[in-house]
Amino acid sequence: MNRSASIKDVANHASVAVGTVSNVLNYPDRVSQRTKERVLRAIDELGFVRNDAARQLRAGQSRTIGLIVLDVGNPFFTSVVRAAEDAAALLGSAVLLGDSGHNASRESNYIDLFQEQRVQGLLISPVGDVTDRLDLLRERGVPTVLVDRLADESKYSSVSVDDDAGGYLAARHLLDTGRRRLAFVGGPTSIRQVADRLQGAQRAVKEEPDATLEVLDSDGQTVLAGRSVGNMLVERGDLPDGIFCANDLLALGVMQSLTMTHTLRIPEDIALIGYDDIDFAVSAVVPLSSIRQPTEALGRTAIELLAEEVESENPRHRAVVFTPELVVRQSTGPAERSTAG
Amino acid sequence: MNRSASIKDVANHASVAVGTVSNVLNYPDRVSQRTKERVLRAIDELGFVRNDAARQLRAGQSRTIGLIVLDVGNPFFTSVVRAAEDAAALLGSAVLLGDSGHNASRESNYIDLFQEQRVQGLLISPVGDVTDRLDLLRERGVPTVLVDRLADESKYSSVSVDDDAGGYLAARHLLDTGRRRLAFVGGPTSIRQVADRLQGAQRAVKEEPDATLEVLDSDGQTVLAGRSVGNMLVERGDLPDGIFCANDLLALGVMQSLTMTHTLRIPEDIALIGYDDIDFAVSAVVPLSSIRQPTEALGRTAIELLAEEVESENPRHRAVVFTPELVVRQSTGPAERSTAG
DNA sequence: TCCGTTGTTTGAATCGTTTCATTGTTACGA
DNA sequence: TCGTAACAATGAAACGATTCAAACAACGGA
Repeated sequence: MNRSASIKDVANHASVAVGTVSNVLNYPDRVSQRTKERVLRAIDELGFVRNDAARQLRAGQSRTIGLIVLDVGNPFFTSVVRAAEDAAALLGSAVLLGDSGHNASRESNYIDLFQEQRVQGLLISPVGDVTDRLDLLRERGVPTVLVDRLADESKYSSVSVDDDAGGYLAARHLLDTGRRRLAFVGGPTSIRQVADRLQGAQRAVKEEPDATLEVLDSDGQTVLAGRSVGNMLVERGDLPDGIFCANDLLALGVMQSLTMTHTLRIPEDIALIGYDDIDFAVSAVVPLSSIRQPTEALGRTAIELLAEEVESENPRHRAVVFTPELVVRQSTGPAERSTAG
Repeated sequence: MNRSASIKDVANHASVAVGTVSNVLNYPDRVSQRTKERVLRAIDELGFVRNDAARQLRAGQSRTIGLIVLDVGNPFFTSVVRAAEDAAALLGSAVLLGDSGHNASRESNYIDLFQEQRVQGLLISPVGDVTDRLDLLRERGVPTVLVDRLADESKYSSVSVDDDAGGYLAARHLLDTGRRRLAFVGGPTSIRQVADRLQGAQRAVKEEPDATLEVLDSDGQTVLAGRSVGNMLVERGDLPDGIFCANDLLALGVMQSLTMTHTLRIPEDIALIGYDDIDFAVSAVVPLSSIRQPTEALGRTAIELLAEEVESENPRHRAVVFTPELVVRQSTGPAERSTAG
């Protein structure tokens, strides 16, 4: 019982031709009831399982889609992956997941692997500048959709989120709840996402003549980085009344350092808003307001765009940009009357 | 340029036989320098990429391993996955990842898919009682290793972590730092992991005649559940001096509610220890002591056990049980002298 | 009885690799 | 010059499923 049963074995066991077995599997209507039953019984008795390699070889293409993300541990991508898997399942395709871990060579390995597997197409959240690799793929006829990155529409389709709009939303919300002396806490603005969010925030602040926005650089995008920014603020004294952090982890860190003083209150003295709406946001000491990215829509749309590219011959690419959503929680509740008034 | 180049195209283009091209790819030493160069140039010019389906078909087996986890969003599994991928890469295999999401039918779908793909073997963290499915796989010759579940050694290999030992470690640490009135906070003890951790804790407490252990049930395993347990404790007053939570999220919730009172201090008044050592543990308001599970070792060993099963004919299964590790941070620092003495 | 139609079943050809027995080539010693 | 290694290159067969033209069967109408 070493080699598993093939369609030929089934055919012999049921005393029919191999073509008939294939028809039972793929076009049951073409086969008479009697033989169908016989074949199905044989399949059952032999424990036959289709050999996907043989199917693919014949078909010339697999029923899988490659998806390469920057970090499976990141809830943002986890959510995108799940949505993509569900959407692909509806089309009868499975998703092969690769985690590049921000590493260009791992990314390259996965591209090779997926190409050898003859995936229908590729969804990728690229590490760096892989345009050369991707151009090659395009020549070879492997449709590609960029995820979480805006692409040159003449070359690729893409799905991304409007970070400028997200930044605007966050700052506008702080302004709308009466704050005027705002601060932006973000990692290095060399990160595109951070720069865009800041730009959006600045746009909102310009709308209010009496509002200001101070930019505070953080050393990374972690809770600890946020905490040291918060500590710095507490020590120096001159505090903003609204803080927008480029990511929830930073915001949680800032929250920790501010509340640890036991004299500052959130949101009465300082309002705080983050970005990403991670699971922890809701269970922070003070539930954190945040900007939620439509991850499900991203994943689903990426698959849909890919399906379009697979089907049509003439490649009309589309760059779909989603708008993030404001999630209001306690950390940006109304300011203290005495202070605000 | 629709169909991609095959080995035959390469052979024609380089004016050699197909077998020679194959040798260039698989046994470069068998081919003379001259022809090798010619073939490689042809490969490059045509943009030839091996067709994995054809390779597999010929080989009868794929170079992939199926891995089905309960939840890719869970850091525990994320880490196991990463370790498994790295270990598999060393053996020249790739890992196909499936996320069952605690859903038996998704799990079943993945088992089907992987079987069709003729994976070398399967690593699975089963949803429920899938022994029937797995027995079938075993009959079909698909080696299987259970992950994070102790298996009947006569049937399967498995890798798991000794939760009883983990519970003992945690409680023993609280006792060693002078605490005597302990509490265990855990989800329903119907979860095996929770029950085992509790049992280990009880074992440790029995070693100290003057120590007690109170069991507090929580409504789930989340930060919010932990917070309500904490609130309950604060309200009722009669407080333990050491708390062991069955998971870090619970512990963080308890920590929030205790510190919010602004009268209780961690660790001086109450020591707190969690389980899992998630990333957030280190960046909690008071860095959280925890029990770390050797996730990397789990993933790596699972692959190694699978490799053993793949290679040897006679299936001698092994159940490898790892011992978790105590990670001491500030939340279980020394108790207040006045209180402890 | 024969023909045409409809519905089933057949089996060879095909997909792209790898394998391996065979053939071809070269060089060297006898 | 011949024989024989040693080395290179060849190309048919095999893997297992799908496809499709062709063969076959059954039946009703002429």
